[in-house]
Amino acid sequence: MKSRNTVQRQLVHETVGRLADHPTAEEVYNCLHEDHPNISKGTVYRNLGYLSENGELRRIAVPGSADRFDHHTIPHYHIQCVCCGMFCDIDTPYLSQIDAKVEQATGFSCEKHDIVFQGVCPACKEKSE
Amino acid sequence: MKSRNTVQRQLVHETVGRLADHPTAEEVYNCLHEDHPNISKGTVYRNLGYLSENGELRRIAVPGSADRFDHHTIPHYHIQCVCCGMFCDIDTPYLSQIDAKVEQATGFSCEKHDIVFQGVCPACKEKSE
DNA sequence: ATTCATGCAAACAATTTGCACGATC
DNA sequence: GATCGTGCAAATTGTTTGCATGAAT
Repeated sequence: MKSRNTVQRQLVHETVGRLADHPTAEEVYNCLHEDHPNISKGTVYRNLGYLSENGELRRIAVPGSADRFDHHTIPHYHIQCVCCGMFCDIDTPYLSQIDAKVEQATGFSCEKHDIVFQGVCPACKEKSE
Repeated sequence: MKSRNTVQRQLVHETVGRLADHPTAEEVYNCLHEDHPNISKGTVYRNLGYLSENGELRRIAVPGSADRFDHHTIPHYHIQCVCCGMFCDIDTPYLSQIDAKVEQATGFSCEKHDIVFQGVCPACKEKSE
């Protein structure tokens, strides 16, 4: 369990922070590839996985499309526009009590949950009229 | 927008009902393929898609694995065991009020949401001790 | 020196699509 | 008989993996 401090790992971490707005693995790779043309896609995936496992990033599973990564690790929810794909944070309190309710109802243990709401963003609502 | 009442479409619908426990497209195909060896996988996918769009089935996007389909269309949540993959319904009230809160917070319109909790099932908890 | 991580390409899983043929309206 | 759906195979997308080489400890 000795983890190494490689240049690539730092770059991946940094890039998710720099891109700020929940990039996909692909987006991280593309951005990184500009300045560091010989970084490999496998390495980007491996490091995104590693960093998420270790709580340095948060993996967001998006229904119907590629996972996204968030450098903001405090629990919060997201919403995505079903028309244009716009993806953003929601400024709403995290429902920490529902994990406990779920544990009671199921007998599972459950420490966290994620919600990606699907809706129509203001811009797309306007367009459709 | 004229939709046709094909044998295959009915079979797909029926099979999701018969398999009851949230089958994946693959599972629906396998089951269906036994009695109807010349149904195609593309058709299964197309019909699962069609039926979900039209509210006759519910598509459940499962983080990290294939989508599942539920013939039980009343909103409810699901939980999956991160060890063994066991997937089941949760008997907990649906939080219908949070869509409204999200609409307020974001300006999006949002009529529904889905949650797949991730946890450790009782059997796996025991095994790990 | 050891061992863990990288780069590359190939493998993979889930799903979608193009197209000629067949079924339904 | 018009058109929508099917079967099949090939294409796509997102992601993982095997392996020889290279870097960090």
